[in-house]
Order: sequence, then structure tokens, then C-alpha cells
Amino acid sequence: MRSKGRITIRDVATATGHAVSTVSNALSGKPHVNEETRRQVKEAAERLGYRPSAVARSLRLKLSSTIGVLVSDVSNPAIPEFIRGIDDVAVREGCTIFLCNTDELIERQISQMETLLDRQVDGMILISQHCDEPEIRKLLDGKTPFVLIQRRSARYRDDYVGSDNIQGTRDSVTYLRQLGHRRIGLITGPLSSSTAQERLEVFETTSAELGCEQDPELIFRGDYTVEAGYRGMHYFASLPQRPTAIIASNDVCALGVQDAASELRLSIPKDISLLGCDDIDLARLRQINLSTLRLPKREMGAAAAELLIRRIRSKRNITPREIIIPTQLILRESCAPLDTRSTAEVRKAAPQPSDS
Amino acid sequence: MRSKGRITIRDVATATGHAVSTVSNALSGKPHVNEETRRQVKEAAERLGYRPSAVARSLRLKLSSTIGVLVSDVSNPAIPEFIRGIDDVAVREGCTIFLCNTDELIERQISQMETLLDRQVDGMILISQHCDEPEIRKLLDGKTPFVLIQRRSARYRDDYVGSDNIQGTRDSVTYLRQLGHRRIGLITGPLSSSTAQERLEVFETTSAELGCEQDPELIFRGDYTVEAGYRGMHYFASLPQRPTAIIASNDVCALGVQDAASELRLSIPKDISLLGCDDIDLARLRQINLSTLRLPKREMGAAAAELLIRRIRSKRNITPREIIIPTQLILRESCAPLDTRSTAEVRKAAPQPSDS
DNA sequence: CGTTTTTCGGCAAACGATTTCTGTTTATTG
DNA sequence: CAATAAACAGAAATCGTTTGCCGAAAAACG
Repeated sequence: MRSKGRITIRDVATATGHAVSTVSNALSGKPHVNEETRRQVKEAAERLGYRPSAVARSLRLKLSSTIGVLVSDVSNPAIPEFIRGIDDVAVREGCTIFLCNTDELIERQISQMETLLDRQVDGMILISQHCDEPEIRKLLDGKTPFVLIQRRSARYRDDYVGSDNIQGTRDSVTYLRQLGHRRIGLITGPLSSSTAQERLEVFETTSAELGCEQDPELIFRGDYTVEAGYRGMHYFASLPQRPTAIIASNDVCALGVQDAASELRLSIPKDISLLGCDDIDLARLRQINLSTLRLPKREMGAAAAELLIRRIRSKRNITPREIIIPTQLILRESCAPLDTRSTAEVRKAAPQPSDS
Repeated sequence: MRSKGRITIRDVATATGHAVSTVSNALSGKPHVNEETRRQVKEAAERLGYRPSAVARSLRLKLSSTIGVLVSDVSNPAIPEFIRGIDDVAVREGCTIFLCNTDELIERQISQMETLLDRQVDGMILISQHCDEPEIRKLLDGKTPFVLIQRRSARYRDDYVGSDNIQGTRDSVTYLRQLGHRRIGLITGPLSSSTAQERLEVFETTSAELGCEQDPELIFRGDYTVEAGYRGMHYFASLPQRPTAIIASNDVCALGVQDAASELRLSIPKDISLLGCDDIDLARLRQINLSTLRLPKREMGAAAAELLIRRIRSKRNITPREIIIPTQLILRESCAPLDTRSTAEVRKAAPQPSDS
């Protein structure tokens, strides 16, 4: 009798001699059911090992208690920290997360999003560059709520959780300037990203304000990868006038800079200062020891998930909300004052002291 | 008319004037449907933007094209690489993955597994220590197939994908021995893990065979974390006779060793050689530069996913299969021959040259 | 032309829950 | 005693598919 397939609500109904509707009501804490009956039903459900089929109730309720998380690449160390935060609140709220890798490929992201929508996710969290493309928007404009992390749309106002790029970049540049650096290189993220774009702008204005050198050569366009940092460092080293400090778009990229610097026998921070962004777990290790702009990724993930869940549960009247989370400069040992260097080295780094 | 809710198969049925069954058959490539009709239906489906509801078909088919992946901790850099491999084949096979963090907490793993089962996942992949506990087994013995990664059960034979710990550990010890090391410290993983257990045993037998020192002080019990490595290094440094080389249970742990070594002003590899295990992406960076036993994690993840999917699709008659994947020693700069050291240092490291 | 066989499609029953509705029994209250 | 309410049964609709079965039309055959 109970040998065939899964135990359904019907099974516990017949077992207790009650009707399925009563069992349903009893189990889901509805009123108008005798406490004694409720107890009995619960006991029987427990005893039989009854677990309601999530897919059956999804179909009926049009709610799956499931959220889709689209990330560019799980293997990037910063991403799991966001996921962690998302997962923290997902578990607390009884949601399960679908994880999808997009590899930053737009077609792939589209197909992943379609799949998620087919699966009737209650909402989505996107940690990806793509959110403005019309094909993506077509999928997004439906009734499935979503939250963007670290990538704001230029054209639309959405729920968004991001870091305070303005203050953060300002702090970074100011810090390096205070150390005496005037020739600061920047390795950007992909400029299609709002965050990377914002940071670049603030970098330029703050640099100007504080009297840093304004030289287009000092901007290297990267894409948040180790390779970008590696190439960026090589590029900066090849310049006739090498920068005395580098700001990397993120820590992963800074890792690439360190790698290349080591290869070039350039010491950090003696020959060149390096400032990262993110504060990935590894940054604190002494062999990395990266001064960086901390971005509370786990908290951001959690904030995004909370925002999403609130949006899901409320009746979609609330206006889009943007949560901007402050960053914090974490000072370790990858930046040094400019004047600790030998004069010779400074000369080498900046042969013509005729500032333009 | 089409304003309300999602577009269902019924909508495309009425649009084409066919019955829903016909539409279903046409769309899913069943025979016995006129090619002209099929074309019409497909066209209409396309035009209306019809997408079959995955949850409805899950309910009907009792197949969700969904797999659950349970990991101990996404933030551990090794984990995403496994996930990557799983995701690669999942996408290829049209599956979506549910990701769950267990934090190595058994109750949490249980509840996550229950949720996955409620969601009717077609199968599960476990990258977790817990797989032998009766509560877990109760959930596993059902009809939902599963594959274990890097953790074999002592009591049961399951589908399993793991690395060749015997050969790998052998290679590691042999390599260090060839460099002249005889006093080798080992930081183990949690010994509840079959992998950690296996490695410990092979370490001991190989050490004995090759004439290394056999000293229980040389075994430090860790748990695959950075902290374990950090504490392990401090422990070894505090020994009257410090080992001249250390094998870490995994790279993350080795990172902790490096961190502590740096703190203690011990140079790797000059003062102490360090051999990791995993070969996480970061290990190759010059500032880390870790010699390590490469474990093809992405391939292992892929192998696990393939095994699982084959198990799902076949009619569960096949006997459990264990896939053991060979490892490869990747030589970087964290290990050095013993005799490159100054005699003084060797003395300091091993004051009493009276080998027991 | 009549009969058999294919081919095509429609009908309706699942899948497992929730929810609504009607109806019956019992207990409570004025 | 009548009226009301509470507790529950039972049936049915619903969510969106898939699929077994059956019938009609068309094609093939004698």
C-alpha cells in the first residue's frame, strides 16, 4: 500500500481517517481545526514520513520558494562570498537557490534566465554585467522580481545593492595621495559595468582635485580577472614613466598585478604601491597582504536577498530601492609612502620631474 | 485574453485550433503528428512566446531535470572549481543545479537534503564530510540517486568520484624525500573524511618505507581550513625539532601555513618546504607559488555530474561505480632540497642528529 | 466498392497539493 | 427548544503538463 512511490497527503488522510482538506488545513496551521485533530494529523504525518511535494504546491500556489542566482563565474573568489550572504538569508527564509554560471556570455545568460523562469523562480539575483540589453530586459520586465548586485542599469531603475563607489574611490585616491603618490595607475573593470564606470569617473575627478597627474596612459582597461591585473602591471611597467601606485579594480585583479610585479622583480610596496578592492578572504594573508577597499560582500548578498524576498512577499507596489553600502579602506602592507624610496628609484620611476 | 498570467499550452492550442495533446506531441517531437501541423504549432508557440512550465512537467513526469549540490562551504576556493565542473555538464544536459551550503553541520545538511528531496531533484552530488550517519542514509536510501565527491563511505558502496590518494600521497612524500627531507610534518584533514584518512595512512607507510622519521609529533590534525594551516605551522614551529618540510591537507590549509611562516619569519622554501594539495587557481601566482598535488577538480565535478546523470537516466540496475582520478605533482617554488640550507640552519632545525 | 490498416488528433485522466463550497454533525448559547 | 457556531467530510476545481486510449478520416488493399 505504502510501497508505491511517495507518501502523499492522501495517504496521511486515509491513515488518520480525516479528509485531505482537513489534513492540509491542519498541517499548514489554518484556523478552524480542532487542536486534537491537528495533533493527530501532525503525528501521523511525522510517523509516515510525509513531506509535501514542493513541486505540487509550486504548481498550485505559483510560488516556488526558490530564487535564481546568476553569477558571472563561481570560480572568482569574490563571487562565493556574495553567494554566501544570499544563502544565509535564503536558508533562514526557507528558500532554495538555483545557481547559474553565465561566464559573462550574454546568450548563456539569456538561456539561463529562461530556464529559471520556466522553473518558476520567485525572483532572481544578478551578479553579472548584462542587465541593460533588450533581450535581457524582455525577460526581466515580467512579473518576476529581481535584484541587481554591483551593476546598475543606465536606463532603468531597479532594485539594486551596490557599494559606495564614489566614497570608496575617493578614499582610495586620497589615501595614496596622502602617501605622496601623484602618479597613480588605474586598472578598470569592464566599462560596460556601472560600477567600473563610476569608479573611473571618480578616480579622474579626485585625481584632478588632489593634484595627481592626469595622464590617459595611467588608465588601463581590464575586466576583473587575474589576467587583466597581470597585463596591466606589464603595461604600466613598460611605460616610460611608470606610476608609483596602482589601484586595481578588484582584488583578483590585484593578485594578477602582484604576480606580474614579482615576475618583473618589482617589489610591492617598495617599488610600487598597490591598492585593491573587495577585500577577499585571502587578501589578509601575509603572503598577499593587500591593502584594499573592503566591500562587505556577504552583507551585500544578504541585503540583496532580503530586498528580493521583501519584494516577492509584498504586492509589488513599492518603488525600486537602491541600497548603497559603505566601503572601508583596509590598510595592510601593499602601499607605502612615496618618500621611503631611495631617490634613485624615484628618479627612475619619474625621470622628468617637470610636472606638466 | 493573453493578459492574465503565463502563456500555457492551452493558449497555443486554442490559437492553432488544435487540442492540447496535439500541441504537446507536436512540440516534444512525438511521432504520429502531421509535419504541417507540427510546423504550425511550433510557429504559434514561438510567436506567443510559449515556454512549458517546468514545474508542471516535473509534477507529471516525476523528473525535474534538476540536481542538488551540497557543499560544505562555497567560500572555500576549492569548492567553486568542483561546482564549475558540475555546472559545465549540467548546462550541457539541460539540468539546473540547486546549490546548498551545509557548513559541515549535520543537522543543516539533513534539512537541506530534505528540501532538495521535496523539490524532487533527480539526483544529488555531495561534497561534504557527512555521508555515513544513519539520518543521512535514511534520506539517501530512497530512489534518488547521488554521487559522492572526495568522501567515500566506510559502510556503503556508492557512486563516488575521488582522487587517487594513495598514489598522490606517495608521490608527495617521495618527492620530498628525494629532496632530502626526512622529517616531514603532515597537517591532515578531518579524519572522519575517508580521503584524509587514506592520505594519513599512506603518508605513514610511505614515510616508513623511505626512511623518514616516524614521530607522532609530526602529525597535526586539521580540518581543511586556513586556520588549521596557520595553527599547524605554529605548532610545528614550537616543536623542539621542527620538521624540514610540511605536507598540507589542501592548498587552502597551505595558505595558512604560508601565512604563519611569514609571521614567524620562516622562509618557504629556505627554512621549510611546503607541499599543498588541490592546486587551486591561486596556487600558481608568484606570491604564493605553491608546489602542490594537482587534483583536477573541474574534471572531477564533471565526472560526478556525468555519472549522476547516467545513473538517473538508466534504470538503476548498474552497480555503484567508483571513479578514481589520478593526481599530478605540480612543482613550483615552495619546496627546496634540504642541503641548500646553511649547516647552521639545519642544526637549528634538528639539533640532535642521532636518528632513532 | 467494401474492408482493413494507418495516420492524425481529440478526450480525459493522471501528477499532488490547495482551496472553495456545500453539507452534516455536534456543542454552545439565549 | 431554536439558533448559531465550530469542526470536519467530501467533492470538485485548479495549477500546466503528458499520455493512454479511442474515434474519425484517409489511405491502401482486395
